[in-house]
Order: sequence, then C-alpha cells, then structure tokens
Amino acid sequence: MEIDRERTSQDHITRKQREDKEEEEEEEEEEERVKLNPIVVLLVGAPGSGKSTFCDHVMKNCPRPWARICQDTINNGKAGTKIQCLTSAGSALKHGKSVFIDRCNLDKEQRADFLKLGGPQVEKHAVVLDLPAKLCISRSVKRSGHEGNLQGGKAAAVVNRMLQKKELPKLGEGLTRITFCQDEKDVQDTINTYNALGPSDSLSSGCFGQKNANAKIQLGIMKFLKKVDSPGDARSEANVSQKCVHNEVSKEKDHWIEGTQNCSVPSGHACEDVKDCDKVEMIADGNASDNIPTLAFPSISTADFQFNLEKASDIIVEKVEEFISKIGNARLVLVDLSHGSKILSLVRTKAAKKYVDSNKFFTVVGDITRLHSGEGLNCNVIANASNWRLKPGGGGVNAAIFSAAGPALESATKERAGSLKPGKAVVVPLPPTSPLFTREGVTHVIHVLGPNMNPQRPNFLNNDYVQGCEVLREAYSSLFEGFASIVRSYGGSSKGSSGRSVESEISPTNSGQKVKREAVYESDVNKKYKGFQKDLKPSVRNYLNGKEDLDKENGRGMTKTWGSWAQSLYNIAMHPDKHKNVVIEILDDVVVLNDLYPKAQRHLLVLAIGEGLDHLADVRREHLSLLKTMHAVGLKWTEKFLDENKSLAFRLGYHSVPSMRQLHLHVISQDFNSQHLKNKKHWNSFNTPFFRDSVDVIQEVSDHGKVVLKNEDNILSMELRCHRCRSAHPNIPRLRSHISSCQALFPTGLLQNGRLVFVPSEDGTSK
DNA sequence: GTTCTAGAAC
DNA sequence: GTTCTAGAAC
Repeated sequence: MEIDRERTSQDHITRKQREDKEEEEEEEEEEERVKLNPIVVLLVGAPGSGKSTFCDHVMKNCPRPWARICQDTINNGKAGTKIQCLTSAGSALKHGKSVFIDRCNLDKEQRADFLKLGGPQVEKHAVVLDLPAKLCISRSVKRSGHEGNLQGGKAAAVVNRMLQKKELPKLGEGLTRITFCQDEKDVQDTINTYNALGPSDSLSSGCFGQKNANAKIQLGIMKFLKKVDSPGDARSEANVSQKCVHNEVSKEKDHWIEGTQNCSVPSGHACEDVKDCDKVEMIADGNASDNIPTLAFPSISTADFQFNLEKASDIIVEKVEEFISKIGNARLVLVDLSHGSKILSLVRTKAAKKYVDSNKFFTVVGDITRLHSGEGLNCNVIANASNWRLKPGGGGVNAAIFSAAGPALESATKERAGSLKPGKAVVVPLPPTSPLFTREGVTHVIHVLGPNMNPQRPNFLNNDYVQGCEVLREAYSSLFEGFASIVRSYGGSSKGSSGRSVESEISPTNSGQKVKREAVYESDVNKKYKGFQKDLKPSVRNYLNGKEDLDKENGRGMTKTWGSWAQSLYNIAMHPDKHKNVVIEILDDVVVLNDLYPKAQRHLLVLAIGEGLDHLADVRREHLSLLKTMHAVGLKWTEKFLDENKSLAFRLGYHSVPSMRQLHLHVISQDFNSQHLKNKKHWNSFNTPFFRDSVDVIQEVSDHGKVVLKNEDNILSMELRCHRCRSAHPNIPRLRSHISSCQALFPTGLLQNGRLVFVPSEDGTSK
C-alpha cells in the first residue's frame, strides 16, 4: 500500500516532467517548423512516370530538409499502407521536414487525406507527372527487371487501368500550387524550381504548365487571329497584349483603331499605347454615329502573294495620299487581322511621316467582315484581295469575305466578271440579302487582284519588283477608283457630300436603291472586265477539263500544295469513266471506290466530283447538299456491308488534313484489321479528332458555313490508344494484337448522333 | 498516300 | 540480333 502510494506519486512526477518536456519539445518543433516553412508535395503520376526519380533529384540538391514518403517501401522496404504514409508524413512535418508523398495519388480521393497534413498553414503542392502512357509502361516494365512479354503486358495493363481513372488535381482540393509536367523537359524544369527552394522560401501559388483544353482553345483563337507575332515587328507585342488583354479573346472593339498620328513608332511604350487606346475609343465612338463613305481594304499582295512589305507600305501610302484628295470626305481604312501586323505598323509610320490626314486614312486591327459588329466601324465598301477566278476559297481575306457574304456575293460577282487580271479591280454591289449587307452595312465589295511574288501561285513575277510595284500601284488605283465611282454614283460628289445623305441613299429600305445600284453596274471599271471575262473563259474550261498545268493558276485553295502522288483521287474525280477498274459506283456528284490500301476489313472512299473541293477546308455552306449526298451514299454501302457481316461497326468521316487531293469521305469498319495499317499516323488519322465524323462536319457547315479545323500539330503522333477501351499501347504491333481481341463497348461519344453505324446486338449494346 | 531504310529501341 | 519508328523520296 505504502509502496503503491510512493510509486503513484513518482509516476505522477515522472508523467508531469515528461509532459512538460514534450510540451517544450513541441514548442521547439513548432518554432523550427515555422522557421523551416515545410511544405507537402504530392507527386501525382502513374507507375513509371518518374516520381521517385523526381524526389531523388530534389532531395540531393535542394537545401531544405526533405522526407520522402514512399508507399512502395514504407514497410521496411516493402509496400505499406496509406495510413503508414500519413503517420510518417505527419511526423516528418513535425520535425520541420518538407515531405514528398511518393505514391500515385491519381485521384482526388487518394489525395484528400494527405492534403489535411499539418493543417492549413502547411502549403500543399502537387507535381503532376503526366507523361505519355507509353513511356510509363516501358519504364515500369524495365524497372521490374522482367522484360518478357507477359510482365510487360501486365505492367501495361496496370498503368492503363490507373491512367483511365486519373483525375488531375485542382487547386480547389486544397492545393496551393500545381505543376503539370508533360515531357522530360517540363520535369527537369520543375526539379530545378524545387532545387532552388531554400529552407524558408516559398513558391508562388497557382497552376503551372497545364496544357489543358482551355489552353488549346486559347491557342486556337490566337492562331485564328494570327496573333503569332512576326519577327521584326515594329511594335512590342508584349505591350500590345498587356495593353488590351481584356479584349483578346472576348469581343474586340474600338481599341484597335489606331489613328495614324497616334502610331507608336518602333519602340512604343506601354503608356503611349494606353493613351492610344483612349484616343482610339473616342474616334471610334465618333464613327459609330456617322456614316461617312468608307472603304476598308486589306493590304494587297502582302500575305499569300508574298509581296515585300516595305515596298508595299510605300505604295499604299503613296496611293492613299494621291486619292485622299479626290474622294472628298470619304475615308480609307487599312485593315489587318493581326495585332502585331507589320504592314499596319509600317503604313502607320510612313503615313504619319507624310502627315496623311488621320481622319481620312487610318488603320484598324480586326476582321474585315465584322468591322461594324466587331469594331463599331461603319464601312460601306470593303475590298477583297481576290484570286483571278473571283471565286471563294484559298485562305485569308478572300475566303473570309466570300464566306461572310454568303452565296449572294458569288452570284453577284459572276454577273460582273468571270475573272480578273493582276492590277485590276471589279466593283460588285452586294445584294441586300447578304449578311454582310444586313449585319455590317456593306453595300459593295471591290475585288482586286494584286501582283504575285509567290512561286506557288498563278502569275508568279519571279521577284521582278519593277513590274511588281507597277502592278501593285495599278491595283490600288483600280481599287480606289472603284470606290470613288461608288461614292460619285451615290451623289456623294467628290467635293463634300454629307455622309448622311449617302447613308440614306444606300439604305436597304430606300426605293431608289436599285436605280443607284444600276449606275454602279455600268461603271467603267466593270465594263472593262466584262470583256475580259470572255477572253479567259476558254482557259477556265481547259482547266476544268483537266489541264493540270493550269492548276497553279488557280489562285484559290492554294494554302496547301499537293505533290504529284497526291493527285490520283483528283484524277479519278475528274474522269471517273477512265478509272472503271477502281471505281465501284459512279453517281452525278460522287464516285465510290475501295481504298487502295484499306486500313480495315471494309474501307471505301466516297469521292466528291467537282472542281475546287480539294479538302475539308474548301467546304462551305453551298456544299452542304453534296456533303449530305456523300454521307447518304456512304451509309448505303455501310448497310450493304452490315448485311454481309453484322459484327462490323462503321464510321464515316473525313481527315482534317488529308494527304490526297479531292474531298473524300472515308467509310471504314472499326475492326482495323488490315496489313496496311502500319504506323501511328495510320491509326491516329482514324482514331483521334483528326478524323471528323461526317455527321459532325455536316452539322458544323450547317451552323457555321464551314468546318472549323483545329490544327493540333502533334495529333497524328499522339500515343496509341485503343478506340474501344482507350488503353494505351507502346507500338503498332501491340496495339493491333490488343484490338484484335478488345471487346469493350465503344466510347459513348461514338455512340451518339449516329457517329458509329452498326447493327445493335440483342441486348441493345454496340456488341 | 506508300516505300525504303537508318538507326533507335528492345 | 530483331523489331519498330520516323524521315526522305516519290
């Protein structure tokens, strides 16, 4: 009893001392912890993605103390549990060590407990090693030391399974910083970042390195807007993008109208730019309420026709100066889509030097087909940098204007002229039904053809700038004269008719409009080219009859050049009757043939008959019924094949960027069982977004008048994934072996909207 | 589009 | 040594 009491008392003292000591230690630890500012870094990645290697590199070189919590080895060198990892990590944090959580952490649930470690005061980072599945598989196979196929296959299966469940981390989970690594370079950069992290340093918060869907869209927009700056741009692009970043993706308005006198010469400062913005808005607001006859024109010949920019800008300023005095109060506006446009900046500088009146001539960054709706600038006349055939197509301004104006412009143009010579222009009154008329208030389009310095285009001048400059001057003269004739014909006398009167005369509701229009129809400019049209028709006919030498004279659709080997489908489309050995069906608008190198049991091509339809990029609303015909013919053949073999499934679609010229629809069974399927490009061209389902193409053309082609550069060299279960495979032979037996249901995306054509099995599934 | 082939990857 | 890819030529 006595002894017991004594012991109890001793126990009490010991416990008390122990508690005090622990408290002291905890306080010290806390101080140490605060001083060391430890962080938790979750590595996120499949086996073989390089998580441990990442940790090793950082722990070797980074000056702060680290603990690596590895679930694979936490149990005395063997795999342990998540609880063990959490305990161990908590303890390391208490000792002021920063912690690497070296486990896959691929889904949110797996990460959640680790994100509670150390409470909110401990920063949580994620480093996502999102490397190609193929690389992870091959590394994990290698690491296991078993290179036999069986082990390799197992590793692949494990990695695949994990990657399919992968949920990329988000800041909302409780992370303060996320770094995404998609290749070895990203990994090395991230290692360097963490190596440089001293004991009390911290890294900035946010997401880094993510190339997510959003980023792609943004890139697409940037490409679309040609925001990729050309080298030697007179303006600092950094200034420009900072200046108006709020406008870049959303609607662009006003700010981009830059008066010549406000142009910032070579080294513009940000503050000047802001000033410009303010000034510009003021001008634009003024414009919105008035209706001064205005010609918006693109720089002629400097884009696709590769005319020297310095020389072109001299000529523009010279010709503008010459005409500005002749056209009364009318205005000329040089338009370019690109913010960093060199031609605009050259012209602004030169016009400013010559004191060209900035009320009568200025430059605008914007879409020439949306100057009213997009920029608040009323332009009743726009110029088109045309091709000699005066047809839609090609890229750039010509395609944009024809597309925005709708078929009305093409027919109205046809009435005026059939073709155009370099240096000439043709004035085309825009029918009031055209969206350009109703939406943008454009009453006339003036097609103008400039000199060509591009060897890939018709009438190449072979660097002869003496002739080139002459033709370019002539082109601007023809253009401005055409514009002057419009201004005159609307009673806008060269000397000071009011803008308002012009507006009233050309208003769509005005009954006098037709008469006024007729006046323009008979302008000199037009008479001249009606004759010319007859002259050139025979050559056009020759061209249509297959004289391929004339191919190069076709100024449209020339953004892509086709090698001689790429012409066979085109030749078949032009002369189906001469290719009866390969053609299995000839209809009015389409030809059907088996693919010469089928990539599946059934693989045929429905080929469009008709000139000027090289590929999807040429497709416009006017081709909608052709697209539907092609689809219907494809479906008809699919049904025939399904009658013969109900186990097949088919997709009908187009390659975004085909190798062979002439629009062709692939009808292909989804077994992909073919000796001709040999490489990544073959696979990915049918099993990534590079393959555009016919139903989607039809929808898109119907909605937008054309196909939006996102040119993702590496899409054809992407990793190989099964089109059914989406598993990744290291090479073509392995992939083929997998798809020969994969019975997974097709992804839901394919089962929607009739993208996949098949005979449903009795349980209603796609097999 | 395919074929050919050097050389990387296994 | 064999398999596979990727770039050039056509």
